[in-house]
Amino acid sequence: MIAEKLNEIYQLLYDSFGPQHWWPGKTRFEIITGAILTQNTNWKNVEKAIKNLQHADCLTPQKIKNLPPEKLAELIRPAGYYKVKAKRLRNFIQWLFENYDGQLEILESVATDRLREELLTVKGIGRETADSILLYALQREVFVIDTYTARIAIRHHLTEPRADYEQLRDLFQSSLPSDVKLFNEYHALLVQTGKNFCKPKPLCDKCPLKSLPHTINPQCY
DNA sequence: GACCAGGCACATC
DNA sequence: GATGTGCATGGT
Repeated sequence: MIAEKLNEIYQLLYDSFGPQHWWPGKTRFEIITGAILTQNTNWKNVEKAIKNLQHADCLTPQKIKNLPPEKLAELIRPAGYYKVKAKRLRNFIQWLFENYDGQLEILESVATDRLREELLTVKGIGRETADSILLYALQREVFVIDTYTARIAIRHHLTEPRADYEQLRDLFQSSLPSDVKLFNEYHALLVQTGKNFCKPKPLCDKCPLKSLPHTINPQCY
């Protein structure tokens, strides 16, 4: 069954890589900022941008709100797509102030499903970013699907090759115990695996999952 | 120089 | 609903 397969994969990855200590951000807002900045972007570049914000003492919703848009764009420049991302950050801040008085603490009292829907109304926050915020910043029991996760799930025949985001999320959420810590670690391990072995060109010879039966679905991208 | 990175919105068919 | 395109820096 899928649940057993998911368990087996988790054990292999955890034994191989150990705990990943995600998300590498100190505050809730830093994690949210990172989630937006890392869209299709190497995390190293995101770190530079976050460091810039820290050095400018701008890593709070209020401070970013007060920042001139061009100044914000300049600070996050190393993260790439810096003009769109500055806009996306400002969209999130605007939503936060309009609905929650700019206070992330208030989000704690909002039900997960409703919060997810609300986050998805913010221009620039799509499903993965919303779910990353929910899981890593707000400790909600939501499984994050990213490119690597989809690739690995398909390559290992956990789902049909054309499965969309919600199908993949449902696969993990309904087959695993609903546990924030587990969802956190599992997704981080899948990203780690993807970075090393599951590029568009697979590098399976050293992958911890190579021993699994039925690996490499030829229909995968 | 080519390719890739922890996506998303928008246009078009 | 599926598919294509712009957005951009920085590492390998």
